[in-house]
Amino acid sequence: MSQREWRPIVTVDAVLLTTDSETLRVLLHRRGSAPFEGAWALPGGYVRPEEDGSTADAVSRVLLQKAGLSGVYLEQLRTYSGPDRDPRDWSVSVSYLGLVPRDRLPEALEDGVALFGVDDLPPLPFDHTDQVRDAVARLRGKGAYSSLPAAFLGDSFTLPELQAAYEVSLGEALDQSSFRRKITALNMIEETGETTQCGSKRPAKLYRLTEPARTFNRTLGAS
Amino acid sequence: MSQREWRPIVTVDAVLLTTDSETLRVLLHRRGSAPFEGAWALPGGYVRPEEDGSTADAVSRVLLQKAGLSGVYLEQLRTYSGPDRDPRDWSVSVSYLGLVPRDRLPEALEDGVALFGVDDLPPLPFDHTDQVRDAVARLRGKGAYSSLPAAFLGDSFTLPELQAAYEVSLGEALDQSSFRRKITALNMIEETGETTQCGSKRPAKLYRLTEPARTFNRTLGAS
DNA sequence: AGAATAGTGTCTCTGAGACACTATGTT
DNA sequence: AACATAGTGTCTCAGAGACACTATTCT
Repeated sequence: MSQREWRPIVTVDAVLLTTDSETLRVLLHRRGSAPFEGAWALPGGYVRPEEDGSTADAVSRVLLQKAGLSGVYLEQLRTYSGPDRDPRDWSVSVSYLGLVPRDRLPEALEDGVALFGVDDLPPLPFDHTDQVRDAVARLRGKGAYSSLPAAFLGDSFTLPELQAAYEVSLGEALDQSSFRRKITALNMIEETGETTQCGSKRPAKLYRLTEPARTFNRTLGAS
Repeated sequence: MSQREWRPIVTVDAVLLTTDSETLRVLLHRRGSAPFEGAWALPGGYVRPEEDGSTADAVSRVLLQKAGLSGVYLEQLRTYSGPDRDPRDWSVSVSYLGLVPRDRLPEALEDGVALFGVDDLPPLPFDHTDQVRDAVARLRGKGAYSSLPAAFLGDSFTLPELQAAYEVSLGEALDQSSFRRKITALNMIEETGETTQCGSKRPAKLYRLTEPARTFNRTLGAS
């Protein structure tokens, strides 16, 4: 039971999701080095013990380096492992689910970075296709009983925007009246006092979350 | 972005829960080697790339070696990491939640292996106290909308037994009538055709799960 | 005025909790 | 017969879906 010489590779990957309020999209980048150089893949990289305080730190660092992002909502998804998932060696990859508002990403993404619809992915290396599938499943499942989908929005948002975020997350349309009843009953949001006064039509009240992220008991939508 | 020389330690840990139909109990063992030799801790150990096909394989191997168990229900909980959680080196530990019927464990546990109530733990090394807390939280949460608690029972069981498993898992009493309505409405179980004919009192029908493990939509209990 | 979007009122139905009741075995 | 455990019937109430309605801005 002594320490083994042969330690696995340890990496992190990020399934960073965003939405155009129609479809779920995932951020991919073109790999700049072997293995799979030039292929589209999830942003990821080695855990660096000398500079990372945790795998969460590692994934934040990777997102900053590869997509120029910081302050993104991140939660650990699960860990993938095995002798064959990475051609270099037996490896472990800790996967994170990230949610980010579309407008937090640059309008024109850098070269080698792009958004793909989660149902319209190119072939991905490693087990990245599984990771995207699992991330979407987590969002679909947890979205129904938490404020997770609000992470697709900025600090303040209208109720129609919040509903759209839930609809994309859950993959189904929600009734407007039921949605508002539910959200207000949960005390999940509070008015900022301001309203939209954008282009046209009736202005909407702006809200913010009362707590950064929450889980509740009863469901919201779900078949 | 080249491969680093310094790779973290990779281990697995198992939070193996069982129940005496009153309280949740977790299996601990006395560590036989450094660090923390002699302390009570979760069963765990190094991932061995030369023999394990995945971290799931590693945790199965560890449970077999340290507690003589096989065929246990296991699901990945989450991964813990950092420079300080293990005094030997920067480390990653993939934690698994296991559920096992009490009678699958030997009546008298081996020396150095014992069950502790999850609310009555000795001080544990590493982040094992966190792992137990997170495992119990997972069971409490997921128990309400899945057949997870049935993993505390054998292949066939009575409805009162199933209800007790749910009550221990959720940490609250459930109404008998509502419980049965719910379970039957979900088509989660089917009659085996047999009944208990044990010591005394009215015999109960025996059931088995229609599917090994399931998740459903509506809740069951939960405040 | 009409279009478009924001927001509300109300009916119905399902499902969960409470709890009293019946059923079937043992001693 | 008494008791203990297994299992059922029924009332009520809260919450979700459906959907028609009102409100406020713009052109």
